[in-house]
Amino acid sequence: MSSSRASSEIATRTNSRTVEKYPLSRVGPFEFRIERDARKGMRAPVTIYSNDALIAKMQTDRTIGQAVNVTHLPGVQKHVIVLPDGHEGYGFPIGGVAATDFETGVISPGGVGYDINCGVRLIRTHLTEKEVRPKLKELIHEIFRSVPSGLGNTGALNLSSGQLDLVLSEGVKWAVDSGYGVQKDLEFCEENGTMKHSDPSKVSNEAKKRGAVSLGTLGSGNHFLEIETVNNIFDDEAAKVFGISERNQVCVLMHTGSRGLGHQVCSDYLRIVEAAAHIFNISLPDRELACAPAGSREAENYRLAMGSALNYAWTNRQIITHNVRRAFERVFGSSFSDLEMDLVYDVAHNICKVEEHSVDFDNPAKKKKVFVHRKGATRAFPKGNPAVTLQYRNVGQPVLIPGSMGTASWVLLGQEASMDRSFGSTAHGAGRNMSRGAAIRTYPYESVRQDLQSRGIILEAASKKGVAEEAPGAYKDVDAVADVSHNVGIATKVVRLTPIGVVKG
DNA sequence: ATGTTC
Repeated sequence: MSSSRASSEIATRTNSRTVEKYPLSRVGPFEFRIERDARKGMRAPVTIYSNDALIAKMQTDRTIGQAVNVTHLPGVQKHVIVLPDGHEGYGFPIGGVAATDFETGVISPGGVGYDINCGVRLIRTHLTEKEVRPKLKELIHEIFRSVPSGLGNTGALNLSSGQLDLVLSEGVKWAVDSGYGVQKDLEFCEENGTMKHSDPSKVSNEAKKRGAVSLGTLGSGNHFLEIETVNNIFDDEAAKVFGISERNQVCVLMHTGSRGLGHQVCSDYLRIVEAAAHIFNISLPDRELACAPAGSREAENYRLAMGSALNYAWTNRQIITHNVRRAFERVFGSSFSDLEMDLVYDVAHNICKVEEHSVDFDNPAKKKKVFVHRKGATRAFPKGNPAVTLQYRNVGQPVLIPGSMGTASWVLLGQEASMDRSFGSTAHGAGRNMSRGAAIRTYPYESVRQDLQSRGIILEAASKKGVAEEAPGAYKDVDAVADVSHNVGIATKVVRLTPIGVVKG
């Protein structure tokens, strides 16, 4: 295989307004690298998995510059990774992975982001598109009514502080014990829906206040709930294990996170970590990378509060699942178990976890404990991994990649290559290619609605502005993102889904 | 992403 090392200088803006140039090499058909330059403070190289079109887009903003900045973190391991959907974020790029040493590294709230455990859940049904079409409008309306959506929404549940603390420590287990689901739902969530390393007492009262009234709500921005049909199956065996057996089978896909609670946890701990920065004496090129050393009180408290926000987000998706199942029951007149509305999987996209990984390019067998920061990245563990639920252990972990509103979404399959090449991770979505403001100017609400309608997609939305901001044209091509993951071999194609109904915040 | 500017 020819892996030309043709080097090109790319310009990337940094926070300091100077234009930095990074020597970018192509090291494979879908792999690029910026070698470590210790004189500039880099402690590791950057690896970018991308095709030519997607990396060209990354070069027009701060994505790659931010990834280079992340290589300055103390204890950063092996390489900082940018996935094909990479774009600018707070300090760290979104669509990125960074692993830091468990003992000598740092933990950074910006490496997880504001929407802690923003993630995706896929539910299957035994219904086909033909059966759902006649009732689609009613179904979408029924879901829209029973799952509050939009900015600042409340009203699904109103928790006492005791109940909220149980949500924050037990996650989905609390929901199932409280009647919002069935026992086997737990088996199809990452971490079984409960991050044990959590402590509600490390979550501020302000965050709890926001969380108590928002559980079971969808939110806004790129969060959505869609009725999908199976458009194509690429891996019959894996699809079958995931409960997907035929084209036009109907599924439900939801994309939401920890709402105002997670946002507040991130804000609180960014402030705490920044205020303590002088104590840690860590020099970084961007204050948004604010971090605390492993084992410090600040890092430990953040991890425990983040764990609570993870539990909140998983529970949020469980409560929404309960209400979606109820909506289906009302519309189709049979129980959700008769409709076979089983959870396919629930996976986090914004998370920091302790995992064991190979950290040496030359010695893949040697592993050590690291803090894996996945920010806009999906875990993609292969078959045989003990973290993969028993039901899927012989095939591998389902990877859920939502597209933008009205476009395809993907189910991929975690592969062994991800462990060596991307700390067991792959891409998480389409990624914006246009600012919200530009999207509003380019795609008025009415044109987006009509475009969806002409393609047979029913839409109900809390906000017209939100629909314009999330217009399909404002996003990158999710099929290209899935292609890169597949071709690199870190997670391979199983099922392509296309929407027939959309509920938007 | 977000009680969309503490």
